[in-house]
Amino acid sequence: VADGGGADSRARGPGGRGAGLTREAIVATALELMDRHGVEWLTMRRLADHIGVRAGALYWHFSNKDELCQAVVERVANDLEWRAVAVDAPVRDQIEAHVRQLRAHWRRHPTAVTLGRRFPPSGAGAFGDVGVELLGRLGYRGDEAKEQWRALVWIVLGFFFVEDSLASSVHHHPLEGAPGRFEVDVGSGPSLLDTDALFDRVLDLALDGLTAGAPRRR
Amino acid sequence: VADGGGADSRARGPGGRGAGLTREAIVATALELMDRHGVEWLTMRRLADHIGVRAGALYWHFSNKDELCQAVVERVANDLEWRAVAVDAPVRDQIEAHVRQLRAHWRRHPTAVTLGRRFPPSGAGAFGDVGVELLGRLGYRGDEAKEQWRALVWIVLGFFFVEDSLASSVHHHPLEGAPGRFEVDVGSGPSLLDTDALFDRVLDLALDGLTAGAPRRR
DNA sequence: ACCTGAACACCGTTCAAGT
DNA sequence: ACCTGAACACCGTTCAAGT
Repeated sequence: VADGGGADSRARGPGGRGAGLTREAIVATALELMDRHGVEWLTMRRLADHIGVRAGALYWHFSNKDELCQAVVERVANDLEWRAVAVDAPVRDQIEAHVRQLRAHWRRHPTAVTLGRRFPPSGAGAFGDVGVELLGRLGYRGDEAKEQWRALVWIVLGFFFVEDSLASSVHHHPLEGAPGRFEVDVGSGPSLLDTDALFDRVLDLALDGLTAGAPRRR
Repeated sequence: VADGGGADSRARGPGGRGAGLTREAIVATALELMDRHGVEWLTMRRLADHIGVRAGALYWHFSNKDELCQAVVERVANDLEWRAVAVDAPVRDQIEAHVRQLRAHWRRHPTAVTLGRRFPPSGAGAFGDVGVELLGRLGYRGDEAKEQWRALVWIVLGFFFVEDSLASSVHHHPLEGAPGRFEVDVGSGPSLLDTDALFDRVLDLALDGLTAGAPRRR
């Protein structure tokens, strides 16, 4: 999309065209900076600084900051890829594996979780279809499968939100070098919290509930 | 706490003491305004305006906005009261009733949910003790009961967070006169979302999981 | 002790003016 | 078409100065 050769596409001096700014480049930088420093840290001026441009320039590509944030979420959502799980495995394990891939993906981009609260990605699309289909194999049919899938998604999404809130919480301090581990100081002295173990527990609870409540098993 | 008679304790003219401002009064007004207009709407200047004072005055009572917000959350958390549920009812129903009271309370103060993400209330205290005890009657013992209760709380709290995020979401529009109902425009045309029904579903899932996974029944 | 008035650094956003 | 420079209204916060 640059105008000429393959030269460095930034900071080509004041005025006129030539910075070679694109929506994709802006989104990529924004995502990178937010994943590193947190969502609140990023301002339009700081983003512009890191790109080598003035803040006003961003407003030619995005009509406002919200639109930019939405594009960031959309980008991460579109990057979601998942492997189909072994079809011969027990259905419960397949659902579990399916959901775990969702968690793994959002974990790589905590930014998207934070922003996703205000700007939910539009396309749950194909990923959701697989989920609904898996629930169908558990015995749920039609709308019932869709609703149960939605409930499961809310549980998982809710877990992400709670986990995400710990990062900015006053009482929780992340342990360095140990992602998913927090020190909690509340009431009777500091204690430890392992969100990975807790996620296992929550997921088990939900899956136990799904299998227990299923109309029939196959 | 006012200095003299029972006269109106605000806007007593410029300079000096006499506004009769207290931490409690500030917190109360802040909570009321946030519940009405949303958390983001409230600024220190707007809050001061509604009290009849200049923004700087607030900083004598609170060292910054975060401290004020924390006090708001703490206040709502302390207001949480719950009725003990009938002891002769099935344990599952007791747990359900217990959790529902939590939901009802936070629903009255959406502000606390929003703020609670950054400033988790310190005392889950007595309410949590009852929960753990109920899980004990389901067959979980000791630490296992605590961990399972924590998982359940994360599910419920997570639900609140997701629900809360819908209010500020771009794709969801609350239906007037029907709290808990949203119109969702995503993909294939607008659809409806009833969060109360969805909460029932999520809670059922979790409780089914809890009873299914319990070591023994009594 | 408690509050005002005026400032400071910062924010998102706009827009004429440049090339 | 694409970007700069300078402004606007707003924010949280500080602090000397008043009473």
